[in-house]
Amino acid sequence: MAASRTGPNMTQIAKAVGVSSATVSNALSGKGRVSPELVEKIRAKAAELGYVPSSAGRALRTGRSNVLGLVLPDISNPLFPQIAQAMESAASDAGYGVLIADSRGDVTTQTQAIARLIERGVDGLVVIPRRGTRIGSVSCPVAMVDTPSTPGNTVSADHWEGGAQLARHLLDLGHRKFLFVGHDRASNVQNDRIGGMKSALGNDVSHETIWIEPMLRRQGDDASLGLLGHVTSGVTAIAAVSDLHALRVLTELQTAGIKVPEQVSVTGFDDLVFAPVVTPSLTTVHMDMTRIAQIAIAALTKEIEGPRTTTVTNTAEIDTPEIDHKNGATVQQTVKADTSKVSMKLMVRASSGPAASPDTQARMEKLYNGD
Amino acid sequence: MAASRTGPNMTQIAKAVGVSSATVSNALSGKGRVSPELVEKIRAKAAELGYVPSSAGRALRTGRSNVLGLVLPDISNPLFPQIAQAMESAASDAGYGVLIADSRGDVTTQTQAIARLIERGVDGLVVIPRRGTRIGSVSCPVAMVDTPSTPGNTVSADHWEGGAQLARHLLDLGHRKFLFVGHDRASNVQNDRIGGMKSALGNDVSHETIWIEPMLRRQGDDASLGLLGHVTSGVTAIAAVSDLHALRVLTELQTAGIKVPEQVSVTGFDDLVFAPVVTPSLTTVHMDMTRIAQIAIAALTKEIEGPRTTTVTNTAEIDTPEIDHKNGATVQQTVKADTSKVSMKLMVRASSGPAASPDTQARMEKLYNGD
DNA sequence: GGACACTGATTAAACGATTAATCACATCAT
DNA sequence: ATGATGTGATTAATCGTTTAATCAGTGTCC
Repeated sequence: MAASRTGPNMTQIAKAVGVSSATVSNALSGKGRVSPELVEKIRAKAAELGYVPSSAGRALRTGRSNVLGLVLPDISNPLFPQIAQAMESAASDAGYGVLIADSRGDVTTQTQAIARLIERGVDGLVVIPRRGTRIGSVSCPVAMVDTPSTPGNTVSADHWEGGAQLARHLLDLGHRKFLFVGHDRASNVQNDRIGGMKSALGNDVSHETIWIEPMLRRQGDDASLGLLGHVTSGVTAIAAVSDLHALRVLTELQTAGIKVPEQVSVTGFDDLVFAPVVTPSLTTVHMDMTRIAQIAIAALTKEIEGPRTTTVTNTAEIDTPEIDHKNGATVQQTVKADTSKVSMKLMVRASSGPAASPDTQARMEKLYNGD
Repeated sequence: MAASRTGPNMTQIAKAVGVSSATVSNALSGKGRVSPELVEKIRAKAAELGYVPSSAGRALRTGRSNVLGLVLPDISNPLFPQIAQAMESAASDAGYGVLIADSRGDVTTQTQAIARLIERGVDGLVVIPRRGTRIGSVSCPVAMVDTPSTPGNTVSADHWEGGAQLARHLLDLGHRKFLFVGHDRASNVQNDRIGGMKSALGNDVSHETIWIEPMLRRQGDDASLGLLGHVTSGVTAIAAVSDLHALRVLTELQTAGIKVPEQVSVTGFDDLVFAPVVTPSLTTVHMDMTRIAQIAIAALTKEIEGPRTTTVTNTAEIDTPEIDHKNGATVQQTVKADTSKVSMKLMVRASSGPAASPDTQARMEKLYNGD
């Protein structure tokens, strides 16, 4: 009835070599005291028999599964591939597997998903929370990845600073009239990005923000964003809060016959897979997911393997200052302190260019009005 | 040292209620013979103590982890979110968790990834193989998801038929000169899609195929596909093998000032997240991932839970006809037979329209030549 | 009244790896 | 020669769950 009748276990190796199973365990783990020759002999026999250690046996004994849970608000999010890949890679390097769970937007589903992962015996959780969700205390370490402005956050990209970078780039190109395109007013990430952009603008710069989600709700998914109006009224830079929306902007402008970037510059965020392949290729801001994942996983493994209490730990505790006894030196440090914000990288591509001169704009305006 | 000092175990519940741990097990699983009142009492006590069964203990005893592995050729593939979401959902419904592994393109990495999953004790694997890879026999059931033309394939979308649907749609719109845009000659999926499209064309229809990957390799990532030339030579329908490439085509045409769909129709495959939001929204072919995932998972769980031999099973065996003893009737059936091809759904949107008349085309040609 | 069936519970043995405790034995200093 | 020290191995318990085997009762039927 048991499925894994396949491989041999330590006892069988022990019998084959003529030692006790404890010696086999010590030899393979390199922990106890075993003579070098025996270690070699046992290794050889294990390889010969095709021994695969039973993770269940080990987990039962050690109390650790070496598996982390990854909770996502919506797996179908286009950013998810990057996240999952980076997390899987970082976890794998640290010797952990990754169990995924989709919280499908819902907060209750998110709670259920977490519960399921806990039941599966994960050693820790990486949670990319549904906007603004606070995770109740759970029985294992949790790393949250969201925005620096989320309370209890462990690590995230510095969306604000990324926005500022992007805005400075556009300012340098001479743009003085901006249109920001957001999706959803409630998103922390989007507010950070737009906030960062605004923070970099001077007094001589005008800007306006539109939100897509309410427009779609009213007018249907294929609603026009009415960008033509903004362009004719002098906007020369349209900065969307995600590449997906930037793409929408770009194609809507192109269909309307507006040249990008000659007449209007368009930018996005996230450096999604299509950003480099569209024409013109999309200027955007890249998240260093690899780094974020490494930090999140490192925080988690530290908590898991560390000498800390074994009782209930909750999110907040991750950000708590703690003592590092490495090298005998006692150093005050916070997991959050030097790591929580990962800077973003501006990717300048073809969709952003010098602002059209007022002359050109006036001419264009006339052209369109006469059309 | 053990991490999960958290919850109580069956023995503690047993002691609290005053019965043996076996009775607790029976009561909670509903398997043995326990009086209804006792069941109720035990349930209550378990809930009161916040009992969470130890998956490690159970796995060790039963030999099953209730976890499946999902092996992907490249997590960063834009289709991945759909796949992962569907698989996670289907697995979750069947009581399984999903452990992900990225084979990062490489075939050796793929083998390693599979080995790692096996070591983690997965009960089965869903493999979306690196193009044309054959999986060596492994110690657990495997479901392959690729194309029907891949040997050992368990389930997949009917790419061929999807291509045929799309081609018929374009034929109905009057198109007679096609350009197919593929990425990689070696891809089974792409060959099936293009093959399906070609199969639907009559003798009066001309077609040509270009492959992107070699062009990029020679000319860099931002290479132009030279679509303008094809259009001026009379092509009215450009069918790309994926939405990602369709997007490239679409934006390149738009930048060149060619109207879509008035002058040229553009189509893709996969119904990626951006397909509906670009202007014009993209006509494409949708894969029913939910269905595919359900079938793959069902095949796997059947194999895992079924009364079959517990020894080494390999891919091929999944397609082997087997006897189903349900209801006493003996039915010949193959997991593959009635399920392996899931039909695709044509999504007609704005990027495909009636073919420009020969007149229009001639006029356009003159226009461009004179430009 | 004794054989029998049935019910509701318990006992105890796995599953496979880890590890503290112990042991046999050799080496060495006193 | 004897105790101290160290090395390389073994013993046995443990993690928490499942389950075959067993057992103590309670009716039932002839």
